[in-house]
Amino acid sequence: MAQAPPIDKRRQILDAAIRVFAHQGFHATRVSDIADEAGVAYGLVYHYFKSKDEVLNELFSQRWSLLLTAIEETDGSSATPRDKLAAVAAFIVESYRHDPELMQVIIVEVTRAANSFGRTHLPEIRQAYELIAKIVADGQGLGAFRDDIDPIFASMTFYGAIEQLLTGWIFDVIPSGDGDFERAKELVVTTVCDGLEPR
Amino acid sequence: MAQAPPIDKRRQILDAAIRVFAHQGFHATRVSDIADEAGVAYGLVYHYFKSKDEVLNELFSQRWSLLLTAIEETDGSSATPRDKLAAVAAFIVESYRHDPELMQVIIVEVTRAANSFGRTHLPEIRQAYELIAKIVADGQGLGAFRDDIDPIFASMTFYGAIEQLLTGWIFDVIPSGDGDFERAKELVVTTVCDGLEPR
DNA sequence: GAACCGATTGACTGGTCAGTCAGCCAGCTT
DNA sequence: AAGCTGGCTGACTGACCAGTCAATCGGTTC
Repeated sequence: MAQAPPIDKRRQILDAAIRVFAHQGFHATRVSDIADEAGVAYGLVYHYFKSKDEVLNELFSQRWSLLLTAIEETDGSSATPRDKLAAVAAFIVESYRHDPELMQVIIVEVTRAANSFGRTHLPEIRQAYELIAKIVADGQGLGAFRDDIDPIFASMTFYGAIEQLLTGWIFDVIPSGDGDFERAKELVVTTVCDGLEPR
Repeated sequence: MAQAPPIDKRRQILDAAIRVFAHQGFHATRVSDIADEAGVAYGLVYHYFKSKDEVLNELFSQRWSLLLTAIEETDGSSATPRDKLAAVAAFIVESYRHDPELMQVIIVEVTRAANSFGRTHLPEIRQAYELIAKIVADGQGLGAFRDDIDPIFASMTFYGAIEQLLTGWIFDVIPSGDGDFERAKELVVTTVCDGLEPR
């Protein structure tokens, strides 16, 4: 009775949605596209999800909470402030390297779409900014960063720099070879941190 | 006969579109919203523009070409590389301060929407990245910036940082008092440039 | 084997809007 | 005053698509 079905159709639909959203964008994909891609009947999407929006909601929330947890854990570690920022940058870049389509959907359709869809998720997105700001603030307290910079402003520039790099990869504006990912991590930390540190 | 009409309806429509797009977002605004806001008949929008898209196109292209020109002129000046970047940051921030609604539309609906609408304008957007990259590359040639950083990567982080600050203002994530604009300009240049410069 | 139940199907509906078009009217020309 | 021109009007249409729902299927229980 409570036996799990051989194939998790719900998961199947989510995975199909990632692919379709990544290729066509959220607005341009019809629910039937998701169903077709998942090899599933149209109505089944509505059996598992309340609406098309809820599919994207789920994709975002699952992944974003991983990010928030990762930042919190990093912050709780005993690393230097600079290394903490490096860890955050690395986590985001690795997320993209590991699953570019999902990250593309999250960034393009939610994070960078605060006007339409992302508005619902502003609180969660803002939480990330604030966690990063906390790392900066602590770093200032330790004298590792200059204290004449508002932590939330520093956080925004830091996050914005990373997101722009991902966006560049997504839209093929900058090269995305394997070495490029490593260099990108260094770059963000190097530029932003060296600028943040007292001279 | 060729006498200019007392009120430029075309301009009136564009201005109304800025307001409506800024408040509701491009997708959520109906063409009738634009017409109503402009105090003009529905059909007149189609007298002056081929489509709803073309209204946004026009808003973007007009403004973006100003930005490209500004960057080019700055690059042609005799300022130091650092001051050139500062001038670019200042121009963008001032554009926002001067006309926040228009900049909001351009950033939210085009620049940050490379998936849907922005895709058409990727070449123009990329041009900005490349012009900034040129400033960085020249700076490296002069020994003003480290040369172990790919100019296009540096350009992306620089631009991304600025855009993220504007986004923060747009969505009220960070304070936008008068002093905040000035501090933001400094911040971007300070962090990014101090990180770029050789130690 | 009959009753039951959740998973699955896909045709259909209702509402929304971008874009069209047939015609109106103010002002100008002759 | 008759005719013309082009800015201007807004009701209408055609396409599209999210979401509904009645029906079917396959497996389990008694």
